[in-house]
Amino acid sequence: MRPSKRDELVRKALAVFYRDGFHATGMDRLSTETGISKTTMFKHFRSKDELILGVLRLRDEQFRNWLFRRMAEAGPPRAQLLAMFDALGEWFAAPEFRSCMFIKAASEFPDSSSAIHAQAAEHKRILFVQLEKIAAEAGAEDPAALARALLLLKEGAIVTAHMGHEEDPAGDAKAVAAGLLSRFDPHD
Amino acid sequence: MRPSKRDELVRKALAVFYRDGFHATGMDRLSTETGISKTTMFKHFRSKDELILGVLRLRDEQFRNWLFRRMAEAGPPRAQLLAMFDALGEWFAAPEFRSCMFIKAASEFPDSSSAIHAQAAEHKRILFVQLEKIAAEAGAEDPAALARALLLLKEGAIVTAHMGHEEDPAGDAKAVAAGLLSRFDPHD
DNA sequence: CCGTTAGTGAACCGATCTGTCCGCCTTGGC
DNA sequence: GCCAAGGCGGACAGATCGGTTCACTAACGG
Repeated sequence: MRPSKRDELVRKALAVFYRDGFHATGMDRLSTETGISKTTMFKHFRSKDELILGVLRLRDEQFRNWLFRRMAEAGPPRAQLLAMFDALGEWFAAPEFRSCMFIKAASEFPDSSSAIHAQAAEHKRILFVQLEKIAAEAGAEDPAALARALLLLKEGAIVTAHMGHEEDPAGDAKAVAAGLLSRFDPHD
Repeated sequence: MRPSKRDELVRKALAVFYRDGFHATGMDRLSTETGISKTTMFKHFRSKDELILGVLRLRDEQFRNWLFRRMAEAGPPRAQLLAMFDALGEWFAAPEFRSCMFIKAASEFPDSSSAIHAQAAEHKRILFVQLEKIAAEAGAEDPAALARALLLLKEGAIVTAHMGHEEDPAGDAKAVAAGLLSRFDPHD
């Protein structure tokens, strides 16, 4: 069965890359840790870079599904926007949390002409589009500006949570976000 | 002389690590790019990790000097806080801008028990302390909370600027910051 | 029963990794 | 003039890097 092994590889590689980093993880170790032979890995992906791209595709899908489902559960658009930070807070509290995979990817492949860097940027762009839509539904005067501000807070909370010392970056970000929302419409 | 070569090494290594990343930069290439022999490098630093720590120490000093000087030039405390984002905006516009060295370090050494990760976190902590002080001078009701919020915006702006698509993350962050400041004291 | 397909394990490739060692050269103080 | 110290190039070590090759097995459809 074709899809099973390939998907299993991507899923397991995602976990290892996320935990240890891209450059720090060699294909040999990836093979032993996933239990999938190197031959098979290179049959499904021509190179390590392509495997990384595959991993990022999966992560993009996973993360967006997770985040927007969490937000949707919150009900009305305004509450959805704030719920993003509650979801982030839960993520940060998980023991395996190690920052955002796309920030890590952009850090390790800093040249913006790199396909990996570009794909990480694309993930952020998609998030923006979906956030902007919700901001518009929430009645924001300038949905794009609001979405940009919320994303700034999200990225800031993620790196702050990863770099340690603060207690509740998600809560801090949520407080600032609440201030932004109260501006254009203090009620409901 | 003793200090010259060592300092020169750290200075040049900083540039290469910042441009290409830590794991992606080997000691051999570092030697050829800096023009300093490997023998000398390993005489001054027992290992690559120690060199990286030395580089981070320099970067911490450089960055704080630069940022707080820029802020001090802005005059009163409130203006200083906003001036941080102007300084960031200039940094982002520089062609060699490649995100924050400490975010990159934390990304590449994600284990928080790593000395490198810890040192990166320490930089952020020092920034917080200095920002909190200025926030208090500015008359903030809760200087710590304001400093945390401003730092969220700063980190968010940095990663957003690095990952690309937005036009003016520093300006966006500044607008949000201005909103925060106008809250506890709308004038001056 | 045969051929294809997916997967395995292990050996192998050349390059690069961090780190060491040695012998030579230069410089400055005595 | 001499000698120690600092720096040098370059070879070397053993491990690991990304990636390939080969011979083999297990499962499947005709």
